[in-house]
Amino acid sequence: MLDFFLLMDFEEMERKWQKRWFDGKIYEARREKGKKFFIHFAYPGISGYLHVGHMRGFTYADVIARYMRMNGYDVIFPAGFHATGLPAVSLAKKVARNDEKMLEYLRQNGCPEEIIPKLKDPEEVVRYFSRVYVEDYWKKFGFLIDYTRLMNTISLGYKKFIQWQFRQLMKKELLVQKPHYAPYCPNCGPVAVDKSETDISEGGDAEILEFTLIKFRFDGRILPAATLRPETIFGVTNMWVNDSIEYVIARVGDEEWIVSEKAAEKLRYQMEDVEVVGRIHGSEIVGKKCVAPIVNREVPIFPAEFADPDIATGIVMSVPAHAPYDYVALRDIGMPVEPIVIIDIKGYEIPAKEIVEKMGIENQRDERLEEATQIIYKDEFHKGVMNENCNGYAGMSVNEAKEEIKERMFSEGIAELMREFSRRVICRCGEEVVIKRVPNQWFIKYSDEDLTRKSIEWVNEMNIFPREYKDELPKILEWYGDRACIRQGSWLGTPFPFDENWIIEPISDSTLYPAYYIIAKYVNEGKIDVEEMDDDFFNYVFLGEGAARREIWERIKEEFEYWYPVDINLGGKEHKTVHFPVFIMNHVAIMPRRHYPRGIFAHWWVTQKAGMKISKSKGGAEPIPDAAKKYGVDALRLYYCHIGSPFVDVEWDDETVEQYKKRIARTWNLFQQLLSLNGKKAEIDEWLVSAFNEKLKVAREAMREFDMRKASNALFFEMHNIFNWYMKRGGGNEGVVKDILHKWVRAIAPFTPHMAEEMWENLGMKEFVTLQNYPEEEEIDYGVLKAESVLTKTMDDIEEIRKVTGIKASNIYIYIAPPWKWKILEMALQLEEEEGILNMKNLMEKVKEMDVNMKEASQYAAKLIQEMRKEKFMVIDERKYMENAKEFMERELGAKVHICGDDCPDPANKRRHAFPHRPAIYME
RNA sequence: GCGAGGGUAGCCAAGCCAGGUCCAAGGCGGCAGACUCAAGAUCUGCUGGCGUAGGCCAUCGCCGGUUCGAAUCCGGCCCCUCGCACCA
Repeated sequence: MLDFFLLMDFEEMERKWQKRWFDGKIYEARREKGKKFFIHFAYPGISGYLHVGHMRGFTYADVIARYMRMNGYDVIFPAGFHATGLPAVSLAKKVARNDEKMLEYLRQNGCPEEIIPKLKDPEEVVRYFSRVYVEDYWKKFGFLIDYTRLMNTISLGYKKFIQWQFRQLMKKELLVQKPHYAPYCPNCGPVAVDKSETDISEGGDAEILEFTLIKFRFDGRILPAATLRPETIFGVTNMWVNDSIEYVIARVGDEEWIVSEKAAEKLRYQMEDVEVVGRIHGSEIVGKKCVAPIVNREVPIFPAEFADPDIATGIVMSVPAHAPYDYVALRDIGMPVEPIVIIDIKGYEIPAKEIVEKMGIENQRDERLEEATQIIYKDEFHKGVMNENCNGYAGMSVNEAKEEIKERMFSEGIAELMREFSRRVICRCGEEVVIKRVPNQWFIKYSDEDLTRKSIEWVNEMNIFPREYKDELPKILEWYGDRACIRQGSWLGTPFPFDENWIIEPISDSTLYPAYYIIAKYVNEGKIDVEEMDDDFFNYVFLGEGAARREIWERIKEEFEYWYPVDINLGGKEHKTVHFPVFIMNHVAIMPRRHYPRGIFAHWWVTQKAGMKISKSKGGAEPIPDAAKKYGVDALRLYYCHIGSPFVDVEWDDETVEQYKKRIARTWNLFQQLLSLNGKKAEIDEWLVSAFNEKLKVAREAMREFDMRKASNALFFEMHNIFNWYMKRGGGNEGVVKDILHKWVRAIAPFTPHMAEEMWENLGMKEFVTLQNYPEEEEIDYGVLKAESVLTKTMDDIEEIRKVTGIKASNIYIYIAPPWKWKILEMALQLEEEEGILNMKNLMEKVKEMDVNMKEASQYAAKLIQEMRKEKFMVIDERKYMENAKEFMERELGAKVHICGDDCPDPANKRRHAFPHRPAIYME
């Protein structure tokens, strides 16, 4: 075991300091300094236990909050819980039906047996996990979150707030109604189709495709051919109907359509007025003819097995020149018609034919047809041009023609739109999910031009990390369309104020919420009655409209004015295209300009290999409190800060985290070692002071952009080397070291606060280091830093020579550059600084005035000018510095060292090579 | 498709925006040594090639360009990853 773990029980240390911080309530946001900083993270959804990956972002927020607190800001760092929507409900449902996996999961994560039955109730789920997040995660990690402001999105006060927000949106005409097409289970109602498959048992990755149903005329009825490529109507040669199934005749408006039975079902959900009036077998249709619109061509109807009754209408038009399926199916029945080519594209004559032959596809059951279709579709869409067979569209690119033809067909009534999943989606109840038309769906009008423009302009004023995201955001805001903001079903959330049967969906109820943290404190403390929080209240507090009905309103408003706007909203990269844009837009839409958010910080994830989720086999899957126990909180905090840029995904790896645990131990040991020094003043002290301040400067500059990686690297890793070198050089000045430790401990406090507090106490300090001012760097003597680096470089060179030659030297001569070389350097530096130009001409003009060997001097000057382009030169007393370090060098090199001007022997004629910052060396 | 990010030595990973101090930080792994009965941990040194004087050569996905000078800037190409809306 490491000394550290024998001497220090870090778990005990964490508990000790956390208790003191929390007892001292130092986390509470107070208005004292006149300068404020508002940071929060995108609150987590209540979806169960979190894993070590989630702690990355939370840790960043705490480090930044602590850093800003030490830099003279009143910091408000609130947090809450996103309880709205499905996750909590879904968890409760699983518990209710005694889902084995769920029970197992709860037990493994340490859920007490007596709690489990209670979790059948979604509200209990919210209550329980809120507590877990606070007690087992945030407090365990020492986060100085303002715990007096905790809130969740299903509390009464919050709901009032959201209703106010929606009335504001309505007032500003940003709520609009229009038809919407959404996933729907005939048994369970609206469901969410997403990859986590909360509501569904299959098909979470399904996309909604938009098929164009082109109406072919057939015996006074309609054969609606479903296609994703309406532009290929010009190349239609025949129809495909499955002759082994029965179709239905459906009355649609005043038309009669022939579609598969299933299609009729689906269409009923998407269109008004659809009714099955008869049946017709596929074999009764096959062999007849129908008429294609647009081209007004009569085409035969052939049988095809791939005409799947489960996909769209079950009726397919055939474009054999451009659709591999069609080509192969025709070939299977002996090519009764010839393909018509309608798209010109480089590298192909008849695209479908060629790819099918190239891939050696044998018949219409070949699975590779899907791949062939993809290839042709992509190529044609991007590179294809409509040819002379396309009346009126010739010369147009395929992607343009597609849109125009589609629009024309819809407007002329010869086509309809049908939405269909790209794959089967099955509800938890076992029923197949369909797409249902919601005729009067409410949307938030994010497409609003004025709102979009103002939001984009505002982004320009914001501090956004990473920088790349700042450039990306305007494009996202531009792209962001209207969002369906309410839905029906059994989920948690706020009733829509204009129709209380609907619930506001989870993205839309989490946009202005940082503002509510200000109010949450007063609600939590019972200082305001939720009932009195009506529109007048919110208008007064947030918008400054109207008057306060009670004195407490004034206090709340005052506080809101002090803390708002948000300085940093921190969240994972998953928020880049959804949450952050609406966070900005809702503030712009509703709040006065001075309350628009000032900054966003988007961090990337902790993953397993290749972006996989954290898994048991690869580590990181243990409950967070177990990980905290295993590695120590400060080690984990340092790990998150230092493992990589915040803007790349990092792979969790037990062994790597273990290294950070060791790093904490080493840092602690080093501190103890430094603390025990009781030496006297020495030459190297000056170097230590400058080297320390230089790294401190690096850290402070990095933190200006919240670059925690760079800062922690300087403070923990580079600083470690500096202290080690100082001691190796014989340094041990108690006064200087103590002074520096006072600064260093403060500097590392935001990152590893528990260890820092312990160190601070060891230094004999009484107050919390957490509440101290962050140290500022003092003057840095670059000459000393340079001199020391010349020394180490010289020693490296000696080592190198020794290695190459194999000489075991007993005498080492170090020749410092002679005074005239330093004089010329001084002149060169002066020219550079005063005239901004340094070249042979102006330098030699000055050199001429000197009494030196002109040939030697000009050679030297030429080389000097060259070298000065690469390295920073300065005039320093190298000889004196080396003399002072002579004993050290002798000890290290195990040989007698002679520091020479022109006063020692020079048998190998090395002295002439001596250069500033690069003494000549001779060994014997 | 739309949008974004990335390819650096045996592996992980900094550096790139602000070109020179990059023969590329740090870590892991490997080798050697110290300590130890031993193992582990810890500490020290080495870890692209060549080299009997601090040097030379090679390397930052590939090709080209700009520059006195390119991992870094510009252009083209190849490959990988991620997000894309009712999911938080």
